[in-house]
Amino acid sequence: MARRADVLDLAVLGLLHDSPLHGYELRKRLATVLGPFRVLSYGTLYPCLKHLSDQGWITSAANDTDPVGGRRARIVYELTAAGKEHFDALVDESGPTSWEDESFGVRFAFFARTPTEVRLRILEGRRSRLEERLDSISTSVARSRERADQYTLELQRHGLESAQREVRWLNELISHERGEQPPTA
Amino acid sequence: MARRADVLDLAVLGLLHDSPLHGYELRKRLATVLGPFRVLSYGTLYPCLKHLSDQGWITSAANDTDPVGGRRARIVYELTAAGKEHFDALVDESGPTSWEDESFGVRFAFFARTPTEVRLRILEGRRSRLEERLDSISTSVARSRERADQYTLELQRHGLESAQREVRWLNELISHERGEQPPTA
DNA sequence: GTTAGCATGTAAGGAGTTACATGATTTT
DNA sequence: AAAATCATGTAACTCCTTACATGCTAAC
Repeated sequence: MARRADVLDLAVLGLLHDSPLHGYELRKRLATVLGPFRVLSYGTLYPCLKHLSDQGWITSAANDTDPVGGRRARIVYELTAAGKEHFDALVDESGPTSWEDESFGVRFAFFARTPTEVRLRILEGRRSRLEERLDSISTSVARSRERADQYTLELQRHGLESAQREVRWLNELISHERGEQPPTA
Repeated sequence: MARRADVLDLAVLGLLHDSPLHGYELRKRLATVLGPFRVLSYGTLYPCLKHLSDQGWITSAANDTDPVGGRRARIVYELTAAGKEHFDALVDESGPTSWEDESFGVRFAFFARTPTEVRLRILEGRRSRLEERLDSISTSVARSRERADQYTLELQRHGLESAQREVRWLNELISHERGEQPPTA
């Protein structure tokens, strides 16, 4: 229980690892990590920061010594030693949740601070996940050939191609991680 | 209020448009329409069917005349006249929600029953949406060039490329809809 | 004999959104 | 003068998942 969004925790702790930040700026940077799609609302961000504070992973300090221009005083959040430990523990995990759509991007964004074996496990897990998807698309194409119209087929074709492209991308990354420098690197 | 998942309603009504189905089979076919990722749980599907029934858009009938093999009697859902009207009304809409990630695939899956002008509006809306995304990625790349490591840059590069590919795909589809047969069609 | 597939549902809870509340400053 | 950006937060609500409850048949 009390699982919350581990992915979001990871993203926030990871960003604060570089430098202390206030909520508003944090949200903008989260867009880079979570993908420019899923832009987080404050209704998610602030409760999350409160949670991280309660766990002792970050500290919050009202920065009223520097109210720039006359703007509202910002609350700056900073990673604690316990927070760094927790971040390292999260980064070391490579369970099945690491390679799902929602978390893979975040895990990848912090690869620079992830051990090589963990990186490889995540990349390979992601690749298997996509291969399962390729299988299930092929099966469903075969099953529904008569029923499906041109648009449905086109959608499936496009989905298949996108997944295949991502597999090729992962293959290159995996070769690269193993030190087998591919010609395109 | 009472918005519920309009997208899910559309998907279910659209599938029942072809033929009456029972819940279990419906769920499998939804995987084709919603994408093989997001496989719906029964905890979402059955309440949704109940909702559609309450609105008078579908009827449910216990099919105990045909308990195949001795299997549990299936409950077969069928579209009503009101349901067909509601489906047509949903399909005629081309608001900003049509081209978001969660709904675009479903809207596209029913393009065969969508008027040409609506199809074009949705495809063009989707394209603008992706172009906004391309802009926001470029901006964030520019802003974070120094801060970002190789992995973050690689993630952004891959995101950019995927979005560009989808734009090209949309361009082809739009030309095709306009009757300007592209050489690759 | 046990796993997988067929088949329908409910209850509790988690994750996140939207709308609200508030107000200053900078750009158009 | 209006709109956008900066800045923090809460309350209500929605959508969806997980786990539970039940039981039969076919394949391995």
